[in-house]
Amino acid sequence: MTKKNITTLKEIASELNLSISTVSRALNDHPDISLKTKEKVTSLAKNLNYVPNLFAKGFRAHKSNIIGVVVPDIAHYFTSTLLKGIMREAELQGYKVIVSESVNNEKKQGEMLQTMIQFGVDGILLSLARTTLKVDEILKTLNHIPLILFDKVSLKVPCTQVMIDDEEAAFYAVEHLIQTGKKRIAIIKESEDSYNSQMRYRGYLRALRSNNIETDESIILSSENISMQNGKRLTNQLLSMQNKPDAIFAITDSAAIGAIKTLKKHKIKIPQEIAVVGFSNSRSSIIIEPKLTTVDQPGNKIGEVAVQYLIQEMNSTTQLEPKTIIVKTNLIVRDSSFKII
Amino acid sequence: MTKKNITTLKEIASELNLSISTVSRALNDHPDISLKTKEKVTSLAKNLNYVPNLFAKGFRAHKSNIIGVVVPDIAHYFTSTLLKGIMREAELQGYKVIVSESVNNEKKQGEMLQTMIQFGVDGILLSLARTTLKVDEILKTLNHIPLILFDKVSLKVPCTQVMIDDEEAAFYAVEHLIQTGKKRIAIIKESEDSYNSQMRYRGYLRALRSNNIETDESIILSSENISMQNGKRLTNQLLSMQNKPDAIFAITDSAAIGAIKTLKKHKIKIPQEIAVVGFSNSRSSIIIEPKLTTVDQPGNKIGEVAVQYLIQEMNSTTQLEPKTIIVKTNLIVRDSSFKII
DNA sequence: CTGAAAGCGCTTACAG
DNA sequence: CTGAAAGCGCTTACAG
Repeated sequence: MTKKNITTLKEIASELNLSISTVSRALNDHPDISLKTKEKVTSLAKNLNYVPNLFAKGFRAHKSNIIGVVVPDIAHYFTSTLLKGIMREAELQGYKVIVSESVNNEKKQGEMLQTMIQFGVDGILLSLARTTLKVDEILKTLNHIPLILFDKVSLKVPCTQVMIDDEEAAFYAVEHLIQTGKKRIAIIKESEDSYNSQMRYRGYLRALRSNNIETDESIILSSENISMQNGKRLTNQLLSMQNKPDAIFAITDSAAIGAIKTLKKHKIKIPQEIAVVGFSNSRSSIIIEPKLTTVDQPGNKIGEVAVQYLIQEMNSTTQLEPKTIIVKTNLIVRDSSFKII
Repeated sequence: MTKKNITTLKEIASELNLSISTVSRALNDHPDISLKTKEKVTSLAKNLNYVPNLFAKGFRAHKSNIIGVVVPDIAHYFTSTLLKGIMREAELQGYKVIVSESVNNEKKQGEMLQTMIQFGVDGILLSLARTTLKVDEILKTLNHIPLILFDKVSLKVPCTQVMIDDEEAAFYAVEHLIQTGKKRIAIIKESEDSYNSQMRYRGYLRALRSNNIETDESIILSSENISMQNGKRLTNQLLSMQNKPDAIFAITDSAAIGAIKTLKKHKIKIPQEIAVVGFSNSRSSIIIEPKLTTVDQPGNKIGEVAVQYLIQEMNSTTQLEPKTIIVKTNLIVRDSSFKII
């Protein structure tokens, strides 16, 4: 079943014995056209359920009114908040959104960018796959159409980037632990070369340094993907140590929740013996008990802002200077760490 | 910054002193074209980074290779599994996916369908907004292009529908509770006229009936949206009764988790005193302790199958008979109910 | 105030 | 084996 019954300008024109040009102008409320004609045309258009073929329109104007979005993994709560923000803002501005998943695969990510161009999107919003090492495909895309990096970004790509200040957010999270009396703070981070993980680690280090706490390599743990599973595994590792930590900062909520589950299993009091702080403010962070202290990253906002800057670049006639836009985060203190009074 | 540096057939043609037609045919490996020409063309195309403009291609063929998807709320774990399945299958078949959110608003949903048509999608996958009462906009869309309902469906729309058997899934969930010795089973359902909720309620009733358990109106509770909040509220209501239930079947995981939290607060033993069963197998169902017994609905599968049937309809020259496709669910027994040995 | 014509990038029946 | 021409649905400079 192909598309059918779709009214075109041609039909309206022949029905009314007018030219296609006139019908087009009438529908677009062009000043040249007489009121009478306009009325005739619009009323018939309504009757025939005419909707302009944006496809044809865009084809002529070299514009699709479609924004392409590439994310590593859609089935991630935080990703869906990003998409929500993107879609809402895009809609406000009259754009549709094509979504693709790179499934955290660099090669796939390149292909996605390629097809986005083929599909004629007007601009691309990209959140990098975890494994992105080579960026030439991205640079090539950047030559063709506006592209903005959001959330998972990289300094290797000279384009506008919308993100949170991971370093600062992590700094405050760890600072919070220190202020509640914790002195031996473990971190669970990513072993791979992810920008976000690196920055969070840097924030951790800075917080320790600025409070004159020595870093201890033995409680700086990494895993390739920071899942609940690995959170559990690494926490078990921490608990097997002589000199246990009195707090754990996990750079994802999943790992933090894994940590909490393991601590509970070992009947360790949270936060008295060991406090836990996560990152993301996922849905699950209020399901786990004790509820998780975590960094809230406003996904909606990031998505929204990314769309705004992208459209700005799309509308600009000149190449704009790349900008770095930081969206504010917020530490939400819950029961897995002490409150400061 | 508009699109630029995009190579077209025209450029390749003039560079090679060939006609556009020949270049087009060479690139499409048409048998008429000599090997020599083909080689010349493809190698230059590669050098110039030529990618076909699918937009123009589709425009000519009245085909966009885009599937439109409308969902009530993207920031829902289950929804994102649906989308994952849809995107994966669509990609395999060479389609892109445009996603829109109706934010559970009937009017918005109508508008989304409208713009989907304007954007020239080849087919639409629709999961209904909770409040969908009038379906004329949908019927109108159905006149124009293939449309399939998935997940949140309605019998009022005469089209192919892909879903789980809510009635049966609920039946087995309640049956499971009965088999573990529970006799007074409360249900937390939706008050609004949602197809899914109705069916799950029906399964609940059938399970009781087939086990000769009388229904008791006082433990059949409804709320407009079945959130964790409302799960808590309604569970408190149950606990205030003289004759408390010995199990709660909540038609969403959120409500079930709210129930568990409330029961724990009141130090009620789960599942000994009151067992809980949810619906969806959300991420959170394994975060909460005790882990939640719940119905697993394979979102990926539903999305995948929906795409397959949609493409089938898109490719068919005749109007196909509407089908109803049931995707199997699976009760996952965890710690919030007894295991049967 | 209205129309004929060109053109967006591509494919394909028709000629040669 | 290759090319000229038409056409997909629309807009818009150019005529009248």
